[in-house]
Amino acid sequence: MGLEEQRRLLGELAPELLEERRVEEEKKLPPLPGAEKGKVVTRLPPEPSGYMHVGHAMSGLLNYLYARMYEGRLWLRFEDTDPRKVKPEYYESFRKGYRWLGIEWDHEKNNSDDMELFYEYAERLIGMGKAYVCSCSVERVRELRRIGEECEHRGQDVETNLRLWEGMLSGRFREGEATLRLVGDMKHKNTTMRDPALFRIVEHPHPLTGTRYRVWPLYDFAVSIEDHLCGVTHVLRTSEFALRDELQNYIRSLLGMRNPIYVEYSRFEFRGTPVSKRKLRAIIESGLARSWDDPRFPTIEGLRRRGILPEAIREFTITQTGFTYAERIYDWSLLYAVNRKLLDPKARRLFFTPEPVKLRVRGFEGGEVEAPYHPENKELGSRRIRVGELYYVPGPDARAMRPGDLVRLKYLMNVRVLSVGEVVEAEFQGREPLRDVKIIQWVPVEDAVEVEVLVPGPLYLDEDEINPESLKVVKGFGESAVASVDVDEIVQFERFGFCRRDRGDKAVFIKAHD
RNA sequence: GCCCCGGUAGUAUAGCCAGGACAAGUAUUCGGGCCUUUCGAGCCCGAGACCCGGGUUCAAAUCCCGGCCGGGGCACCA
Repeated sequence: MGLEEQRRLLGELAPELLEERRVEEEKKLPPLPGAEKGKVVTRLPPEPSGYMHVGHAMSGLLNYLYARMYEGRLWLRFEDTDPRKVKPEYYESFRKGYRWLGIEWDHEKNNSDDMELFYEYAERLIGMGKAYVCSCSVERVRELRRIGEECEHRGQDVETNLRLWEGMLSGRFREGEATLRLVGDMKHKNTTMRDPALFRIVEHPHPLTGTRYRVWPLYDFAVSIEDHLCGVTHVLRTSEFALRDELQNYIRSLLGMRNPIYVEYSRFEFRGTPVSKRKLRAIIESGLARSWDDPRFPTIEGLRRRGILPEAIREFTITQTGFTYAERIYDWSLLYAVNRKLLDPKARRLFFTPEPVKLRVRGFEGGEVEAPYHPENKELGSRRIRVGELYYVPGPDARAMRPGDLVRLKYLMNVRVLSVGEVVEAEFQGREPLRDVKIIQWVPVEDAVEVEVLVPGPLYLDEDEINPESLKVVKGFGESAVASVDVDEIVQFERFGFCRRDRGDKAVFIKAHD
């Protein structure tokens, strides 16, 4: 009985078993607290002020996977309320990154779309006596917050606050001269509750709204309102926001809005590869890297160039991640293992000889040999290689050779080493595979293609110690079929590792891992 | 300084809330073997952990207290 036949029969006898398989995949994520099928709404809240990195990816994946798991909906909402930080190119870069990961969202908006609405809610709070215009200096606000004392502006009546707020909007105050603050509790143990600023003046054009608005909401206010407007039921985010749950819930409670359920987890990074913009910029400024899509970087583009598959990031997120509050530093091998598992069955095998050394074979008539592109996956086909007397073999292998050694050139022949030197001289010993003989890859000298492989390593050796050798360049020759590798295709150079072709004009590859 | 939150093998996690079958599961890593025309994959075997000290209990990874270590917050950033 064929597979299709079996499946059809099973569908008739026990359709639930077929269903099971699909659910299984998602099942590995723990259940979401308080989640009901069809009613879950989550969101991707990127700030378009920098490059998307693994952190955004995993957070985004979690929000997406849960929305799907409960047949709910997902928002993509740009948190773009700091005109000075937001840059137009980043909006699209996030969309692109999420798409690459296979994340599909149902709705999209920008916080900056809702400025008028934010103002309305602000006025309601002022009217309720729950917000006031404060013209203290930043330093004074900070100091009073630290010692838990109120400033004189807090006692202003609604009338005054409304007038001053109007003044903020109309430009009577300059940047830094006034903020709208929440009436919180200046003695609250949670310092975010000590009369946080809700709005401030920014005299800087916004990429989307230009100079139309000068009073911008701060994070907590914008998020509180937007999560309500989007009907968000579950907020999955990193733990540095944990202290703000209380504040955001309080703001919403004043406005009669429902609160979401929070699921928070710690931030993470991969060993030696900080996500911190500051540290990454230091690398660029030091000249070690040129751009943010450098394969050593944890940016999405960097990961992609490095040959990490989006499915691998997804699998990794589901299986290796938990909602732990403990700090974590992932070992790259954890991701590599997942990536390798996905790549292994479909990556073509090719010959590449790093640090090549010439090998001359005497007594071999030459001709052509056919070699499969994959040991098991026959669908990948094979290539024919013209062979003669001269070959390149990997430098490390050549250096280990001693006269008398028997070596097999994979798929081709066995040779006995006669002498070693600048050129290794060897003698043909038959074509049939032998047991217990070292098998190496090789490239015929006449058809060799120059290949360069970039090997990314950790950017930092320690907290602040930059690794001066984070990128190694391995040069060598590849067999002629290397020319047929498409840009972005990931192949396995036998006994070397999985590599993605990075450039079309030259055979430049980036090594993903062994 | 004040306030939160964490600490399970090298790494990442399960278990903790509802104490007992946990002499702690899984993945990765490392070591060994099998298989293989790759040092890849696959299969098998093995190594390796409950931060420390008290307490509660018949019984503690799990509950309580203290200590140590780590992270985060105390922005007119998000």
